[in-house]
Amino acid sequence: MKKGRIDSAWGGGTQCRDCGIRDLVLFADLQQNDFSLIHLPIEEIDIEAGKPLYSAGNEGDALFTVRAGLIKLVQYLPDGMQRTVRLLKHGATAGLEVTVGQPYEHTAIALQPTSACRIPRLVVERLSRETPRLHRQLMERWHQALHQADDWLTELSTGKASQRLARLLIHLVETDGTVTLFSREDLGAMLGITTEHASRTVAELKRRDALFELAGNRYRCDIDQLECIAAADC
Amino acid sequence: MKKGRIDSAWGGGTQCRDCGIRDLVLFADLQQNDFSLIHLPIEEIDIEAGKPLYSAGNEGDALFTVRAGLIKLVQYLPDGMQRTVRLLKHGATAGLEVTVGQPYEHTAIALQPTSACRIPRLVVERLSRETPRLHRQLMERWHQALHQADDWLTELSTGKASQRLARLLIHLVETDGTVTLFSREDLGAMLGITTEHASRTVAELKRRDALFELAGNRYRCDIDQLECIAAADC
DNA sequence: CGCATCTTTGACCCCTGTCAAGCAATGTGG
DNA sequence: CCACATTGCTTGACAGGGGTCAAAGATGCG
Repeated sequence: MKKGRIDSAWGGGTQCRDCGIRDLVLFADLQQNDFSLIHLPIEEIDIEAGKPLYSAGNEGDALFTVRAGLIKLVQYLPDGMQRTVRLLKHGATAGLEVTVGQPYEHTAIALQPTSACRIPRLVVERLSRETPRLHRQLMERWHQALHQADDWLTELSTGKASQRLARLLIHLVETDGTVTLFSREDLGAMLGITTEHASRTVAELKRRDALFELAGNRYRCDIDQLECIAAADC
Repeated sequence: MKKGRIDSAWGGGTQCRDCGIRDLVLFADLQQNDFSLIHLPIEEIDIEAGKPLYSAGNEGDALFTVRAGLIKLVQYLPDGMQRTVRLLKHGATAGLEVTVGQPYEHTAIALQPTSACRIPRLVVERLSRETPRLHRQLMERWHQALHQADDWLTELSTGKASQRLARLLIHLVETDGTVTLFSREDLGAMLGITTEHASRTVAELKRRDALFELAGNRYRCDIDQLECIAAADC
């Protein structure tokens, strides 16, 4: 799991200071000497697609920054149903709840090969005590998560299936106009519909030429068309 | 709007220190001398049912603690549809987003006659700078809100209408086994269904004897029955 | 009392869930 | 290399939930 540069973590968070995406992450605002407060190793871990990063209910002794890839946060209902409540892209923070002493509230599973930094809870607690610069970022992260949760509800849980799918796709398109889709089961769990209906809805968008299949689960998409469908204007 | 004790706010947050529900609120952990850092008035305001506490998009220069009553947080969709994303009861905090410099992200509307404390953003910022005791509570509040948002999605946006309504009712029952319901339009916006269907679903629960009408919009409810419906076991 | 608003109800049809079967892709073992 | 099991995706048929539109009660307020 551990990458080659892992040992340098011991040297006062050196690898964090030189992080390639530092301006995106929790430690964005830390200054030179703040890093010396990091007294526990911050590991860089790789998760293969389908594997969990952590599981709901477990005692959390670390939070995570997603460096690359994609993580889904899944919540299980009493009746065994499951629902995906959020997706985390690079720069996002997973497991914030451990900073308030809670066990993990979701199961975090990689949808793509993903790399993340594992930040021990004690590191955040110490930084939080000693430097005010982390506070702002922590609040910022909570805010991000909450905002995303609210959006998820209004955009991906409201309207008919084709609208929801179109909105999800709009969130997922890369700059080159393509998307990598997930299994139909995952799509269903995100949009609050059945696997079968997810399949049908994807087929419908293909038929409407809003989606064009490139390879297995890679699609080129017509964003104007998608936006039109998302708004139910057509 | 202002209550009689409002003037005492100037005296270093006296009325906050003596707050009747202080153990529930944002300032729960503050100590004796922290209150002297409150240099701006914290007003106690009353909102009548149906009136807004604040509106989405507005520059936020204060956040709020709900003292009594009930607030809905509403989000508007591009197409004019609206969706209620959360309910705030006594002790809850509204408008946390202003602490990270954002405008209000929802429109907050009273569902019942509500009283709240208006806490200027600057007060929170100063306390946040000077005393660490507020941090924990702020994080706690973010966490509460996020947790509620996730639950809202899985419980009130998943399954059939009767299940969702049953789950909502379970959240709303008072200790005496009664509920005060909202307009059918509000119910619809919370459960993600139409006004008409909300009406039908309430009628269905009455027919099933899970709900018994006491007065206009007050009901006695059979919790066992509701839990059974929520789980779709019957 | 009369107008406005909210709730309820009915009729009708579309959307989505359900159950089942067919297909494709992949992998396993003989 | 091929039969065969496995897994995930797709399709069809059908039923039921929920949306839509319209009209008829309630309820409340001026």
